[in-house]
Amino acid sequence: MEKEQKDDRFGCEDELVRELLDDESPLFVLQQGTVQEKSKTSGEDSTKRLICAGPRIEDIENALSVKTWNGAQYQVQQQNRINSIQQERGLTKIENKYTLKIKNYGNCMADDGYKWRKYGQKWIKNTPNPRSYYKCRNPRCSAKKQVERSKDEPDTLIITYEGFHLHFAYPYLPLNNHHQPSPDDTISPTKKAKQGISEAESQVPETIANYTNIEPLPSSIEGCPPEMSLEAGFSQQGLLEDVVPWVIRNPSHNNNISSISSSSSSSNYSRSPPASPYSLSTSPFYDPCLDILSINSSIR
DNA sequence: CGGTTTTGACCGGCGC
DNA sequence: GCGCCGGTCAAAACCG
Repeated sequence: MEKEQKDDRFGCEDELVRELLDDESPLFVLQQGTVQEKSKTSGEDSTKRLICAGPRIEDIENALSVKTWNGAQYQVQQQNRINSIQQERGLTKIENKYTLKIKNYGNCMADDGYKWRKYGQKWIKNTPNPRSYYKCRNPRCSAKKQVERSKDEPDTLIITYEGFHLHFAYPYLPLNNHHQPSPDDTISPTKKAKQGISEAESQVPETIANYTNIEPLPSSIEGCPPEMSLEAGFSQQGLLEDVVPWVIRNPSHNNNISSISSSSSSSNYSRSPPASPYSLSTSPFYDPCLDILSINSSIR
């Protein structure tokens, strides 16, 4: 608890953060705890704080189930996208952790705009390579990942994801359950932001249906040969955005990621949903592959 | 100079 | 109870 208190990144005033801090958000569980906030306000709610519980994995999995919109309501079909991806991509789930094994095709990296902060690296016993630990920089996102090189196949990276990108999850959660899509709704500024998200959601069914046809977006992976980008794109960043078709996140092929990912703002994690997932190989950001590669090469 | 990474210390869980 | 091990912290180093 005290450690979290140090985490006063909540003070960020970024628009997204405000949204994320929206008490009305159905995506978060509000809890109260004791926090000796730097007593700005005399008493009052200064002892309250928000604790991000985030969406539950099952919620997201449900949300990721294939849905079709028949004009009146969503019909959830049996097929689960995660399951499919698991089969197709070797994604495995163990106790709420997803492990993805991916072939490393050189140094080509993709940065989907999600920002990871490396917070540790350990040499794991009996493994020749170190394991790197990353956290999502979104202050209310609990997503973490571990990246290490396979002991058996040096070509293969093993990425374990724990937790989800809540901001990514936005469009996939049933925000509209109590608010059927109706374009002419008048909404508050706060909700407006959410509507943008809802728009993304409205595209989910279609894109989900096409998920097997996922192809890398050439515009977003420049510098990477396509076959390479797919792998890299799939593997390097947060789980869900790996799992989900980029199209969802890039409905109008807007290429404004570079502005997002290269922004030097202190809160430049991606938006919800990310406008465009991959900002390319040249990204100066976290690159677990390179990370490990460089480590390896420097050591061996 | 601010933000990010590195890296050794620290801590808690677990098995012996 | 103790030691090992993996995960996290946090100060220092590094970098643009």
